[in-house]
Amino acid sequence: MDVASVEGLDGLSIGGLASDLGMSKAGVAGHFANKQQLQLEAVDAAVELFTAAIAPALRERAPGLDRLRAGVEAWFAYLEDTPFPGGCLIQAAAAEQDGRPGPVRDAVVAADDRWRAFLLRELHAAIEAGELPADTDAEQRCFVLLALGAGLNQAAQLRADPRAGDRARRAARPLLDG
Amino acid sequence: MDVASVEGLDGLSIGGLASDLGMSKAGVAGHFANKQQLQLEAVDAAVELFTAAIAPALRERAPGLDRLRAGVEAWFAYLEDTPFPGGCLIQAAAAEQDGRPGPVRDAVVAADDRWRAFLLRELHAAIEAGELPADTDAEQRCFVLLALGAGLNQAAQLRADPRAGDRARRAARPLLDG
DNA sequence: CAACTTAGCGTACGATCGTTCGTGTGTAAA
DNA sequence: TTTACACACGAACGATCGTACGCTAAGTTG
Repeated sequence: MDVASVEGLDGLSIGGLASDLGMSKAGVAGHFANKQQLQLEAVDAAVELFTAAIAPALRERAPGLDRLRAGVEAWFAYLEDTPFPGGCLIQAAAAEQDGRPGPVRDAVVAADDRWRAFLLRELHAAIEAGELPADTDAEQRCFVLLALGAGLNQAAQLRADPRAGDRARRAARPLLDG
Repeated sequence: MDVASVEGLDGLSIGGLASDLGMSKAGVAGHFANKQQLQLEAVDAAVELFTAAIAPALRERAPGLDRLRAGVEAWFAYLEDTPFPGGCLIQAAAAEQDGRPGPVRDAVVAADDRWRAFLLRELHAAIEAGELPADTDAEQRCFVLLALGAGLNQAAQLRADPRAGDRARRAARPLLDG
């Protein structure tokens, strides 16, 4: 995951991993059916790590705005300070794999969809609970939240902007209120 | 640029280009000092093409909100319907090259900075002209506009969402008014 | 006409790529 | 004690990578 976050899923190479790990090329390759499987497992592992980073913040939060706020805050904090040297692997893989068909792209899209579905679900729950006006455009709010995440990731990775997290939070605040 | 927009700047290969063009590998390689120069020229060409796509919309627009609105609209239209099969090359290269040092990354960052500088300049001009309140946080508005661009690009490329352009425009509207 | 530049070609090099064998070496189950 | 299995190894394969060299044909400039 560390390598893939910097070099991309295509930049992953069996030989490179082997020398990083002090192993032989065959020793590394034996753990995966083929390179594509390695890429898929890297995506899966990154999704699992992201989920584990977010889940605690959601625990015991009621569906709706409260849960949404907690999720977005944990998400932004994750993007601001990722566990990988090259930033959020899902974001990087999404930008890399868009445009190319195949199972790897599908896995990345599925991962992205899961998070999008969470945002939408909580927005609708907030509407249903009366926390947001009944005519709120949930998809519009979801789009902007996803955009703020992408923008935060770009500002943090490309520009190393330390204020990016707060800017994203400030912009998101009116979207998380009634 | 077509290849790089899909495969990334690292996915560019002399041999691949050669067979695409029906030329020999040496015939293609002779036009560039080395591969890095090829990558840099691809970035330069993409910047030039983007500039050419935006410039007409800015012509004869007064600095300030009017010029800013025209620039953002042209920008979103460009992201919505890019001249490359893999989406905006600068956006793709930015996501690919963040995290890796070197001249290619520097060129991508410089290209991104140029656009960011345009947005900031027009925002400040709008403040100076009294079109925006004097206490407007130009950098905050700039951050959100850049985020909407990134989000639009992601939605268009990864999700092929036909409504992404309108969603970005709708979200940007309050940022382009007084 | 002669000198020079340009563009493209074929060929070759060392390196790295993903993948596939056969082999040895442990550890765990029968 | 024997069998089975997981793990890592070295070696080799065909392919592709970037780069370099020498050559030819066409065009430009003096």
